[in-house]
Amino acid sequence: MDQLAKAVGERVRYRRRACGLSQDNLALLSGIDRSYVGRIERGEVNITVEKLYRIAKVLVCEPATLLPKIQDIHS
Amino acid sequence: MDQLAKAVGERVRYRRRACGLSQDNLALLSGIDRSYVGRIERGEVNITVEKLYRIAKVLVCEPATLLPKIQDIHS
DNA sequence: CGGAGCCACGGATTATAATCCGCATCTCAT
DNA sequence: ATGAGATGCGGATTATAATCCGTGGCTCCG
Repeated sequence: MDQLAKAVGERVRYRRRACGLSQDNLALLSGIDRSYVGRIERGEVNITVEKLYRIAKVLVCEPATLLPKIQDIHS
Repeated sequence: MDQLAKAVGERVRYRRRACGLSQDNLALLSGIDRSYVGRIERGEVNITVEKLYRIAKVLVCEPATLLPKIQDIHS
C-alpha cells in the first residue's frame, strides 16, 4: 500500500548490495539502528531526509538516486 | 548543523514562488499545516520523504530537485 | 552437531515530526 | 486608519519516526 516507502526500500537494498554491505554494516556505518534499516528496505517506514542522506553517504551515491520518480508513484 | 534542512527550505521557497503560490496555498494544496510549511522553508524542521513528495507534486517538480547535492552539505 | 553471519519480524519505549491553535508584524490597497 | 493577505514565530498537543531490546529462521562452513 505504501508505494513510496517500498520504492525507496528497494533502491536502498539494491544499492547496499552493490556496495557489498550487510544491513548491519550499513546500520553501523550510517549510525542507524540495525532493525530499522531492515524496516526501511522492507518499505515499512517513512524515513526523514536526514536519514536518506546518512544512507546515501555510506552507499556513496546521491540521495536523489534513492528516490523514485514522482510518476512512478500512483498514489 | 541543520544545513540540510536550510538547503531544502530554500529550494522549496524558491520553487513555490516560481509557481506563484503563497505558503497558505501550498499548505492547502499539499494537505500540510500552514505553520509547518513556514518552518520547512525556514529550515527549522527535518521533513519526511512523504512530505517531500506531497510538496513536489504541488510544485510540479521532481522531489530530487528539492534536495541539495550531497557535497553541498558540509557535515 | 555447533557456531557465525545475515536477515525477518515483533513489542515496548523514546525522540521528534507534524498538527493545531494563537498572536504579532509588514505590505499594500481602499 | 483600516482591513485583507502574507509570513514569522511560539506553546501545547498528537502522531509517528526511530531506537533498543529480543526471538527465530535460514545458509554456509568447521
